[in-house]
Amino acid sequence: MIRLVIVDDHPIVRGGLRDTFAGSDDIVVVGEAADGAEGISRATLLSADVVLMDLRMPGMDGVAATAALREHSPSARVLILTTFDSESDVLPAIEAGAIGYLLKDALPDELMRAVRAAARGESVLAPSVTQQLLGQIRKPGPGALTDREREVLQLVANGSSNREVASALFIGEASIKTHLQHIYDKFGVRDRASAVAEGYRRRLLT
Amino acid sequence: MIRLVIVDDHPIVRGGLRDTFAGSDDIVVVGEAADGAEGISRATLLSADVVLMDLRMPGMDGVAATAALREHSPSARVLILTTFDSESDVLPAIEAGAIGYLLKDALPDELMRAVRAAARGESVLAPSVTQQLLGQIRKPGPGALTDREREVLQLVANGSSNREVASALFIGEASIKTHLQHIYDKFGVRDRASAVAEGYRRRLLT
DNA sequence: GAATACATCCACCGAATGGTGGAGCCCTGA
DNA sequence: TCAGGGCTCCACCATTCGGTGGATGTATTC
Repeated sequence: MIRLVIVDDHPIVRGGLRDTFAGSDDIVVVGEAADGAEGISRATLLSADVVLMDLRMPGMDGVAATAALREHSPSARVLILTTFDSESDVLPAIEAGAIGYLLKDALPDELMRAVRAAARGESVLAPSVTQQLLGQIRKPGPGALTDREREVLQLVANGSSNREVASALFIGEASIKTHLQHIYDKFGVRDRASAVAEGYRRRLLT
Repeated sequence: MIRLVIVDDHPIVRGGLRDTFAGSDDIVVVGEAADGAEGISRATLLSADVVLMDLRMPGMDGVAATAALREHSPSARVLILTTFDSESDVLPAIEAGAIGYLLKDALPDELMRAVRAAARGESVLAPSVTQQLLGQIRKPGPGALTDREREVLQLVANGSSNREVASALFIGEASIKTHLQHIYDKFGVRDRASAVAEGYRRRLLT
């Protein structure tokens, strides 16, 4: 019997998941939680085999909760279940120790198969997520910003001029211009405004 | 008996909702749909009293579907149920003819009360949504962009220079500069890049 | 050890942008 | 009818930005 804990802040989603697994004879929902911190304690106390974790939650989010859970209960497999499939969400989740990544438009059937696979220690990724990962690994160059570039872009989005970004990062203004040029090249844009826009579209900025 | 149709692209959410109303003796879920267009036909065919509508869906989105449904089946009350409570979502939905606006973190109990209220023709808004609406009505000035300004900002976010925005809108470059100045004033920023950023943060841009 | 990616820096130039202080027209609501 | 808001336009000027084509040092990888 696979012991499953559901962590999601929406009661309706929790209800739908509970319902989905109610018809299964090898999976039992032993607990639910509405945020990351609660999810960790539930999963630990109830010795969950698999944790279905939402990414966007108030308080501790899914990535942080996944990382913490990997420490507390290494035996619990974390399966991310989220609405968002954008590139910036997937990698941090996987890095934090999630074994799978599903989207909320998954059918109940897929969901059950994924939970069983996760319980066996196998990795399950939603097709669109897999594509993204492959795309990122195959060519880590085009499109992906370096940490420094992201940092610069975030400051630009916050209204800093090149000079202000430079002094904020303790480097020269010329370097900022270079970083921005690289960002423009990667994004295929020609100015900072659309670079910021692209940054938001790719969920790199907050 | 209140005839309810659920329109949401996530099977899990639909399941949760179905489950929620299964325990009710005065509400019956007569149909489900995964996108706006399907939702309209289902609601019309099944003569729904209330339609629970998600906003973000592939294909026809919730706002468009609500507007269309108000024409096809004026007797059906549309209740918006969404994850997002940001300012730009609420008003268009209400303007399109929705009678209520709930968030997905609503408890099953609130949900049922809301559906009953909607069936009676009463308006139900989630508390945080109400606050926003009041805030918007009380001072429509500070912070809210005019249609033209939004249009300009979107083009800027897409990489257009002032001149390009001007020719795209068939007006002079000077007007674009004026619009941008107004946007900067409203947003409290000093350049187009952070104006775009703020536009994304306020969910005014796509 | 060589190649690569990354971060840092330089100079020069034209073009775009932002700041300021106007102005007129149209529509809506008081 | 008048006030206010929204949209359009103008001129001038300093600043900033983007484009180009480099350069160096370091860490990592092959």
